[in-house]
Amino acid sequence: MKHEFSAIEPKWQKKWEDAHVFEASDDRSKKKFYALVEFPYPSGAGMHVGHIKAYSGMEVICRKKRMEGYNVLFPIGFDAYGLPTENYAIKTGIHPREVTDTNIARFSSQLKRVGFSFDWSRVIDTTTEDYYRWTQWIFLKMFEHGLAFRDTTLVNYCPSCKVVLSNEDSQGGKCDICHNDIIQKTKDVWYLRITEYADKLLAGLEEVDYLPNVKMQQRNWIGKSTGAFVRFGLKGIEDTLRIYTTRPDTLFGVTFMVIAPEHPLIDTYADRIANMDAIEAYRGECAKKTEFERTQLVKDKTGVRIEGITAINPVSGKEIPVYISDYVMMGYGTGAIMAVPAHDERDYDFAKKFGIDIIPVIKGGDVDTAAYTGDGEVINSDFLNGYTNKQDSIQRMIAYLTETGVGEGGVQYKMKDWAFNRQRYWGEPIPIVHCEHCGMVAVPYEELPLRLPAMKDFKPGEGGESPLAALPEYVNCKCPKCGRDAKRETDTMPQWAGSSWYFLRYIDPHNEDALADSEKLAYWMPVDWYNGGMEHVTRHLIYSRFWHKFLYDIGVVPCEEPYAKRTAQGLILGPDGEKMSKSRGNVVDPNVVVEEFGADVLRLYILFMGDYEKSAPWSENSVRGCKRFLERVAGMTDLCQGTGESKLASATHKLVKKVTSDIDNMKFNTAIAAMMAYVNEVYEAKTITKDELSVFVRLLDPFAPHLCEEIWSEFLGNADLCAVAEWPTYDESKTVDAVVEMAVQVNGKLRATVTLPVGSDKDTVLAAAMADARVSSLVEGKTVVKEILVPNKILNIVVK
RNA sequence: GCGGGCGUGGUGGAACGGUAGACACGCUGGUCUUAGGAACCAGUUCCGAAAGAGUGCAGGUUCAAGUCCUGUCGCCCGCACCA
Repeated sequence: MKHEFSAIEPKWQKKWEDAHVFEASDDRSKKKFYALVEFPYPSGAGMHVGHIKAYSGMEVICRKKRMEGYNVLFPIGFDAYGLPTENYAIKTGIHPREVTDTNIARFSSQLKRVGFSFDWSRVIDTTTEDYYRWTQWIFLKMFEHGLAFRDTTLVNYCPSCKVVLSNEDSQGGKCDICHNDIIQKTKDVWYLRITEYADKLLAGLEEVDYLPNVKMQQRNWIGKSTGAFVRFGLKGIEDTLRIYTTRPDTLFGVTFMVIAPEHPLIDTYADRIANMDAIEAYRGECAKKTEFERTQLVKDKTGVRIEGITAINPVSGKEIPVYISDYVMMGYGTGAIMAVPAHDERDYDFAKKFGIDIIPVIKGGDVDTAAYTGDGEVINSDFLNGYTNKQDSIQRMIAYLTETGVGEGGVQYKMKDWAFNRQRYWGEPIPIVHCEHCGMVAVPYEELPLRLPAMKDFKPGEGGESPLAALPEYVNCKCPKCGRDAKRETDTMPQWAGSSWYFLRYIDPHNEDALADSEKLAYWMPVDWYNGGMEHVTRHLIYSRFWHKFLYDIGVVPCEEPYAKRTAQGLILGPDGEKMSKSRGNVVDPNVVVEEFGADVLRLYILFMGDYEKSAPWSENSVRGCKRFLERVAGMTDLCQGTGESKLASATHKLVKKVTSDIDNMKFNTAIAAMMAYVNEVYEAKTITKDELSVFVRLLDPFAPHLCEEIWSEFLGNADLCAVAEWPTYDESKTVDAVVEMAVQVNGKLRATVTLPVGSDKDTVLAAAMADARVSSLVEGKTVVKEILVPNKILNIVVK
C-alpha cells in the first residue's frame, strides 16, 4: 500500500464527522475524561505550528482514552474578544464582528485539516450573545458579593493602547498587547477583588496535580509574606505612620524610616515640611521614570530627608528621621518602611550613603562591612535580648505590639486586585448603570445579555474614554432601581473575562437557563487534564481558578478547583533555533507542511521533535524522516502474511506496554521512537501477521489517524472506524524473550556479553562468562572478591 | 540578589544506579536510475593496528555513576529595591 495522504486525509476527516465519533455523550454511566486545551485567539495571522503542538499532546491522549472506552470531552472554541482584533478593525475599516467571523472560519478549517478529534458540536465563541450573557452574569454575581468594585488608585496605563491594564497584563513594565512602556496613572477603575481569594488560591495548589514550576510561579505571583504592621508616632503630630515589616524582631534596630514618593503623608503635612522644594523636585524626578526603570536601577540609592517630620520608635521611644526614596513602592505594603540598616541590604546602602546610624540587633556579621541578614541572638533590644530563635522573637514582638496597641501581625501579597475594565469597544459590556440617586446599580439578570451595540466608529476617545461613551442611545437609560434617568457604564471587560470560565460552558454549550446544567457539571467537572502554555500561568490560569472558586462559593459549580492536572508544552523554535516571529522571518506555517507532507506527518513530527515539555527547533529534514516512517508503515501491508506464529510476538507485547505508558506520561517522542524501531524489526523479519499489524495500527492511530484508518479499514477490512476500535492490551508474561543478552563486567568494566536463557542463575551466568577468553584471562590468577548478579542484565566479577 | 531547571556525538535527542548514544536527522560508501534534494542497503561517539578514552570541570559514595552527594564553571527560565 502506498501512503497517499492528500487523497486519504480529507476522506477520513469526513467519515469521522459523519459518524460523530468525537462528540462526547452525556451518558453518565460511562467513565468520563475531560481534556482541555487553551482555546485560540483567532488572530488574522492564522494558525501557528505552536498551536498544533499545544493541541497535539491532548489529542493523542484523547484518542487513546476513547479507544480505552472513556466518554471523552475534548472541546475547542475561540477566545475572540480583545484588542488585536479591534486594532486590526480600526486599521482596515472592517468591523470586528466580521474580522472575528472570518478568522474563526479560517482557524476552524485549519484545525479540521490537521484531523484533531475535537467535539465540534460544542464549539464556543466568547463574543456571541448566548456566551457573554453568562460572562456578564458572573460579573454581576461578583458585584453582588462585593468582589467587583470601583476605586480610584494608581493604575498601569498604556498610552499607546489607551487602556488601563491589570498587573498581570503589564509584567516587566511593558504593555502585554503592544509591548510599549506602561505608565502609572491615577484613575477610577473597576477591580475584581482577587486578593480576597489569595489564600484559597494558594491552598488549592496543594490539592492539584500541576507541574511543579506552574505551582511555583503561581505561589511567587501571589507572593504571600507574613509579618506585622506597626504604627510609628510622629513628633508633635496627632498621627501615626504605618508600616509593614516581615522582621518586627528588629524593631530596636530602626534608625530611620522611608516613605514612597507618592505617599500621602507629604501632602497632608506639607505646611510642616521645611524643604518642600527639594522634596517636590525629587518627586518630579521619580514621576518621570517608569515603574520598570525604578525597579531596574538598583545600584544607587537616592532620596531626600523630610525636614520637619520626625518619627518615634514605638518600642524604644527614640526619635528617628524620615526620608522619601523611590526604593520604597507605594504599591506594596503601606508605602512606608521602617529601615533597619544593620540587617537589610537596601537599608544598609541607604544608611551608608546618607550617614545614618547602623545599630546591630542580631548577633553575627559585621555592620562595618555589610548588612547581616542571617539568624542569631537578639541584642541591643531590651526585653527581646537573648532570643535565639527568629520565629520566637517575632512572635514575642508581635505580642508586645498587640498589647501596647501600636501594631499587630499581618500578611501581605504581591498580587494586586485585578483592574478589570478596558476603555475599548470589542469586549463584553459591563452591565452596570450609574444613577445619581442610587449609585452603581446592576442591570437586572433577566435583561442580560446587555448587548454590545453595533457601531461604525469605535476608535478610542482621545480623553481615554470608551468608544461606547459616544453613543447617547446606549449611554442614556433608566435606573433599574428608581426608574429615573441614568447613564450606563461604557467600559468593557478585558480579554481574560471570557476565558475565565469557558471550560464550564463546553459542558452545556446551548443551555439558555444557566451557564451550565448542574448535573452535567457534577458529571464532567473537574477538568481531568489541562494542557497549555507557560505564558498563561500567572494570567489566565490564575484568573480562571479565581472565578471558579467564586462560583464554587456561591454554589454554581461542584468542585473547588477547576483543573485536576495541568501540564505545559514547550515552544517550537524556528529552524535557526530562535523564537519564531514574523520579524525574524522564521515562522513555519502548518498549512504549508500539511500541503507538502500531510497532516499525519505534521502531527507525528511535532511530537517526535523532543521532550513535549521542552522547546526544540524546527527541522524540515526531520519532517522528511517522519514521512519516510509513515511510508514504511504503509509498506508493511505488503509484508503482511496472514495469521500464525511470528517472530514479533514478544516485540509486539513490549510495544503495547511501552506506547501505552509513554502516552500516559506525555513521552510521545519515545513512543514514536519505539514504533519506528518496531517497524525496522518488521522489515528485518520481512513479515508481520495480520493480528500484529492490527495491534500496531491501533497504537499508531492517535498520532497518525488518517493513515491508520486507511490500513485498518481498507487493508485489514474492519467495518468500524479505528477511532473507536479497542486499545490493544498486552500480556506481561509475553513481554519477555526466551533468551537475553547479558553484560559481563570485571571490576565494573564491560568485558563481554553472553546470551543466556531468561532467569539463568548465578552459576550458569558465571560459567558462561568464564568461557569467554577475555573474561577468564582477566580473572585468572586473581582472587575473586565477589560476584554481583543483576538477573537478566549484568554480572559483575570483582577481583583483586 | 533569590528560587527552579539543564549541560550527553556533527544535529534533535534516548538511557528504573546496571551493556551510554535508542530513535531520527546529517554525513560517507554502495545499489537502482537520463537525473535526483527520490527509494533501498551498509557504515557512522572519539583515537587507534590493538590496547584505550568518553555524558561541562574537580572530587566523593558504590561491586557499578550521565543518573546520587560536595564544590566549580556555563546556559536557560521564573521572581525581583516586595520591606
